[in-house]
Amino acid sequence: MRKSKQATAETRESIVHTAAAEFRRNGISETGLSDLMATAGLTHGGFYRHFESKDHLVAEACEAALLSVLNAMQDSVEGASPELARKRLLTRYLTSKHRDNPATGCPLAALGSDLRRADSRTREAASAGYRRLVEIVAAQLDGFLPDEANARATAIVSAMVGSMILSRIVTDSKVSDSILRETRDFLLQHY
Amino acid sequence: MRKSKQATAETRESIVHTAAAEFRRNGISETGLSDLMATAGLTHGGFYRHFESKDHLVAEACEAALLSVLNAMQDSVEGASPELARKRLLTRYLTSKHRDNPATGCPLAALGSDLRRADSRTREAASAGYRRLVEIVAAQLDGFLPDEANARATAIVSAMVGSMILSRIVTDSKVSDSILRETRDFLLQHY
DNA sequence: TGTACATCAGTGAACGCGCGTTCACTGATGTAC
DNA sequence: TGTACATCAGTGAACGCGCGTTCACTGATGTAC
Repeated sequence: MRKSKQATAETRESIVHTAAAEFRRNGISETGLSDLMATAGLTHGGFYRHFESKDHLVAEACEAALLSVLNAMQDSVEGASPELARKRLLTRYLTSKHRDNPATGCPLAALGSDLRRADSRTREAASAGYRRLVEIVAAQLDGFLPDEANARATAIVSAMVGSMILSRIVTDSKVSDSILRETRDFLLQHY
Repeated sequence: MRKSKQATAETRESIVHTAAAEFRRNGISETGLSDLMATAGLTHGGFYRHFESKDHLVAEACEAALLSVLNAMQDSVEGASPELARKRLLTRYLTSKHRDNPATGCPLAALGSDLRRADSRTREAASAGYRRLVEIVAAQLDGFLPDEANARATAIVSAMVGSMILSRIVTDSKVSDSILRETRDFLLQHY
């Protein structure tokens, strides 16, 4: 049942995208390769034709997830005034829609504490993604020296990621909503 | 080998405290009961004399971890002026010492994304701990209406927890240090 | 362009392993008289 | 207070299960002539 080169590449990509979603949805160690491959419409045995190990897939899936989320953020501010861009970044990130859909949202928030324990390639990918996120946020600041903008952006990103994680932990939906709302309002004032 | 009531209670407490540390250090699903019991100086078979299931221990361990960290925070601001109290909260939480010792640090930061997927009793414990953390932070704000103080505290806690999680993910120690520093400086200005 | 053979994507069974959990057993503690 | 018995904390072997990984096999694709 050999597949054409193109079909093979498509299969590989589909595994990476499925993993990017499932890892964010259920956590990395909570997602089994069998389930993952089934979700991608395959049987588990074929996994090792595409990846050396689960860890290799984890790294690629994180890279892919970060890339798609960061590209979408960058696109959303493209051509907007700094003020509008800041507003857009905050109001798109800090929403209940984002909170309720970790599978397609920010991997730093979805996998936060898992990433600390991930292997080095995954952590490198996460680190690079984090730095790019700070850059995107910093680029919308005007009237600051580069270092100042970077410092401010660092704190803003911390609050964005932190509030998303906390809003997902909390059991009371009103409290959860208020975490996003208050953090957004606070950052809108001080961004 | 029956133990006295007091010895039994001490064993139970030692399991909870060991779990509180190991879960924060390694993650919940990454910590096996066998290893855990061995760390507590016991064999795994005795576990079910003390707990109905791993999930029950998880909930108790989270409660214990939150209690000890929140009590320490409250103690640290006891009797201090609001300004000094704010400074103390931020400078104690946002340190490399805290970052490098997740086993004894804030469970919300250590277990962040794990908690979202934990069972309901654990999430309730985490939620209660979160609310208490916000209260502690809000209590140091003067010159604000209660709702305003709560809103501000919400955003500040998001930034505190978020920066701790991010500082632990990032591979470059300079970047990691700067996350804590910039967030602390930003919050010192706007707390 | 057509034929013969090598390659390899995907299947599904099987591997060893560690997990959470159960259990028969031991012997010190707690209890009833 | 002393004795006889029931309780139960802790041990260590065993349970079924799902994990990541391996492998023999199939048959369509790619390649060499």
